[in-house]
Amino acid sequence: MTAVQFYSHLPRFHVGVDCIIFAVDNDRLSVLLVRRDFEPEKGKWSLIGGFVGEGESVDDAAKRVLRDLTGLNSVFIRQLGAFGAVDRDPGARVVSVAYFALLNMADVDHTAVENHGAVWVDVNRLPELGFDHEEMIGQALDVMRRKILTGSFAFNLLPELFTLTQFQHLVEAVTGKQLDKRNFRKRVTENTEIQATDLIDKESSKRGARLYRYIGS
Amino acid sequence: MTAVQFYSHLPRFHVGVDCIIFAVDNDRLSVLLVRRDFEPEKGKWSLIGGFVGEGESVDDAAKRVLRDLTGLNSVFIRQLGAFGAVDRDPGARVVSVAYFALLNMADVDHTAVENHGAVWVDVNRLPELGFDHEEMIGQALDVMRRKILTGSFAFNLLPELFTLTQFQHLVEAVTGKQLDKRNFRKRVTENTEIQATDLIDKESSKRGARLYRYIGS
DNA sequence: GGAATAGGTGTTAATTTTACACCCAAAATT
DNA sequence: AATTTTGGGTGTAAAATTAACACCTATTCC
Repeated sequence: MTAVQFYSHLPRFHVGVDCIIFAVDNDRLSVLLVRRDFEPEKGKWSLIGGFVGEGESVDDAAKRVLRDLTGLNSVFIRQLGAFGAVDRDPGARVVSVAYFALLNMADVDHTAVENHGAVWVDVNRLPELGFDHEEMIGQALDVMRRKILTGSFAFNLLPELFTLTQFQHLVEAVTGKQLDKRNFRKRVTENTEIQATDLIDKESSKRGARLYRYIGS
Repeated sequence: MTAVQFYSHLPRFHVGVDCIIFAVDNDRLSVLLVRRDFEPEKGKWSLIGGFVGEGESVDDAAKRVLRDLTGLNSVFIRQLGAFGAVDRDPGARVVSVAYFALLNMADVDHTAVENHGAVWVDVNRLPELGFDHEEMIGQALDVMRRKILTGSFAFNLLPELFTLTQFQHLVEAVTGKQLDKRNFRKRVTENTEIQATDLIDKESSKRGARLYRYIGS
């Protein structure tokens, strides 16, 4: 009794993946978008997507799409959920699984990104998007806003060594709320997973700012 | 240019839905399971599932499965995520989207449930499960534990009119933690979405307990 | 040497959360 | 009719967390 006969009468669908790729650009949270120069939704902006291959898990498909685009292999990636409206893709019936990925701008292969015609767009200045991609980004932002301060999301977006001001600006960019500097720094320095180094960053200010490192998981 | 040609070369997959159906049974959180008497995974316990139909959204497929099983039309249902490992179903490649549903035991059509061979199982006494269903239930329970007290999940599981003890026992069953009665009641009575009625439940105790109603969304 | 720039630092009040023990109303039992 | 049994109901104080708030510092650039 072969496997296929249990299900062979059932319909089949294309299964896609869409990646909401975040990075921080000049203290602003940006997402990677492409202008589509092919159908469907030609001319509109969209997330970076792809399709699940025959012998490939859905998670692996998302990782592959991400690697092809950024040249990066081990980035933080997390599933957002499945999007399965019948007419969500005007080209055909496609069930898509959305993922969001967090990466450090310094690691990005900008040539690969450009070759794909992708651009970084500030999340507060999103253009009109095709498909249900606005909904996807909205959901991803909700997750980010809830967890950027309490979880460890932020450290995937920050460089290996970061200043507390960089960190605070990131949290402010994501949540859209101003934080008190002293309360923020108190909180951070009480967190044993964030470690002061003896290095000083001289880029950001004349005085120089201490660099910190995240040592958690 | 018809739609199908954009994608026609791509592989297609069966798309399933699996429902983690919760209800409260004797102050315990239970989930509805079936013993599979057909392949694949015959003999093992599993969640209630189904397949997405040709012209049907994934969400609608989950609602249909739920309705067929319980006889209920408008229950609380929420997507948990997509499960897309290549070999998650030994019968064939199936990408499945898991949903969890919360319902009030009083509304359930027990005959329909029995006809499907489904049984209510205490979440703390789960049998061995087929596929990746243990993982699905685990994730659903995580969500429940995080939100049962702060969100409005609980009121989908409780009857229209409930006593504070019922509510407290539900929260305790879900989180596995004992709560202080006075602190719990203080919190509840400060919540303007929970309204005391002038009705008294005489079932639960000799003295009788005041019944409350949730008036939020 | 002075201005400009971002970095760094503590204390107090307000709010929220936790810990904790006894009496009450009705029904059932003797 | 008195007593027991059962879950229902109530308040206060300590502890912990969060929020508000302003000034000096080290370096560079002019």
